[in-house]
Amino acid sequence: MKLQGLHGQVVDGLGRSLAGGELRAGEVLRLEDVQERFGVSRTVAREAVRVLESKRLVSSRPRVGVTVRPMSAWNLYDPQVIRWRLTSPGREGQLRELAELRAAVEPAAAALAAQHAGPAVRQELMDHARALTAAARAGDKEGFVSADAAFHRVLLGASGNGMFAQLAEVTEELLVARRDLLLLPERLDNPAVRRHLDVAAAVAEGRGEDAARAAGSIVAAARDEVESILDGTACPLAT
Amino acid sequence: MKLQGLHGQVVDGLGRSLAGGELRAGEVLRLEDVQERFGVSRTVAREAVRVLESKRLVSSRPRVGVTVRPMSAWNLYDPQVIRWRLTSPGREGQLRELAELRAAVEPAAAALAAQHAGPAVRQELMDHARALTAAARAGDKEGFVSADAAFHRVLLGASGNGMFAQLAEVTEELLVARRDLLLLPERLDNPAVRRHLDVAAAVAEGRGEDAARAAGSIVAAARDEVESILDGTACPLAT
DNA sequence: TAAGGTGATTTGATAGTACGATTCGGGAGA
DNA sequence: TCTCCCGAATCGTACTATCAAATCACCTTA
Repeated sequence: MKLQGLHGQVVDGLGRSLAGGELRAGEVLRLEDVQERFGVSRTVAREAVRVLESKRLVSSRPRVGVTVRPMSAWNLYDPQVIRWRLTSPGREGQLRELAELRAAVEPAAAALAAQHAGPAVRQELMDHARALTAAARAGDKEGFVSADAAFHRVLLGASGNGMFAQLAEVTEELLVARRDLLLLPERLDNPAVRRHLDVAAAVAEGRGEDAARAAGSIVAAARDEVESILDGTACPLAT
Repeated sequence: MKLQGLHGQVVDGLGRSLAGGELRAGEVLRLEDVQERFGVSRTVAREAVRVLESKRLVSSRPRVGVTVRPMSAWNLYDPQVIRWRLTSPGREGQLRELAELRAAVEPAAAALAAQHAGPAVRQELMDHARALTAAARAGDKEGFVSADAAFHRVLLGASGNGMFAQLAEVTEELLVARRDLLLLPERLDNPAVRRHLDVAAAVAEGRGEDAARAAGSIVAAARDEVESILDGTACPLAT
């Protein structure tokens, strides 16, 4: 990610410290501290604080300084915040939450897609599903991940719900995190993969209920996989 | 909502213009335009643009100015963005999307709450459900809405998922919007209300599946109600 | 001891200036 | 006539200096 401008670097640096717990809730820091820590002018420090304030990570008040807000107040859906949490000690919790969110949303998105998707989108969905299964059979990890990401991006976008569609970005980060975490199983070809074809077919034929059910089994499996890894129970994708 | 600072007013003013479609995607405006439009200094205008940029509503580049990004790029989960969309011509679309999101998430939250909720929370949930049904029977609209909001806030918070919990804020706005939209039906006492007791009971007894099912029927009804109103089909809460 | 005021500290806001990057247009060469 | 390169205009970027406003802590006073 290309950090634009000097203030972007300050935002990123502070954001990481916040997400990493280095700066805990309730702590206050003066604008001057920010200036010194990053070697920037007051203007840049102020802009950085403004941005962090808009993400609800901090609140700035005269005479008291910049106080860190509790994590429950943060804009947890902000992609940048998600990224910070994903590269911090709280990484596991963020992964679990994302997996749960995805498990909740994607079945609904699939059902909506079955209602609203146009012919081109239905075709595209089917193509991605086929590419996915082909990559799985061939053991092509790179192609697998990209086809998986593309499939879910199209599916979420086809829901006609902008908020659903926007989850594609974080879903992709979940997928790459999963890849990095377990280096992908040797056997890519598992039941969950074939479900993608079921989803594509159900969407193509307008069967919303079936699309939701098939999508549900995919994301539930992914969620359970993430949870089992985080619990150290190992044996991902066993079922 | 208390707009803090001069720059906050500029952010809000620009945000409304953007959400309202007054400034369309691709349009560019110079920093100087912002200064003149709101009668503020360069610094304030810059801070406002920075905040809008962090919400992904605009992107600022040298030599070209501040360009409006397409709505699909915006941080649609930012509470402020939601509020702007909720007070703009696109209001109906935002309401529909929120209702769909809620319908997807709350069953999952209920299931998680059944697993994780402590005794105090289970009691609190039951209390709110009882207050809700009492208010419904008494025809107390104010008490009804506040009990409803409190119930869903506790439920989402009890899921142990911070991202779910954060949807409580927007859910409440959905509830008040619904109230304003149809002035609440005369008969508050309907099947969906009684389901709240089912949810509370299922959570209290750790029956995740049942909790999800009961919560699902509540939010599905609410979603269909919103959709029927927006389609002009009238007759809300009929079923 | 309690209430009120006053001062010091920190953010809020503005003005002015220098710098850098990017785009547009003109001119030279093929 | 077309292409490529270079310069200039333009706009955002960044810094400094300065004043205003708000708030908390301390001190005075009843």
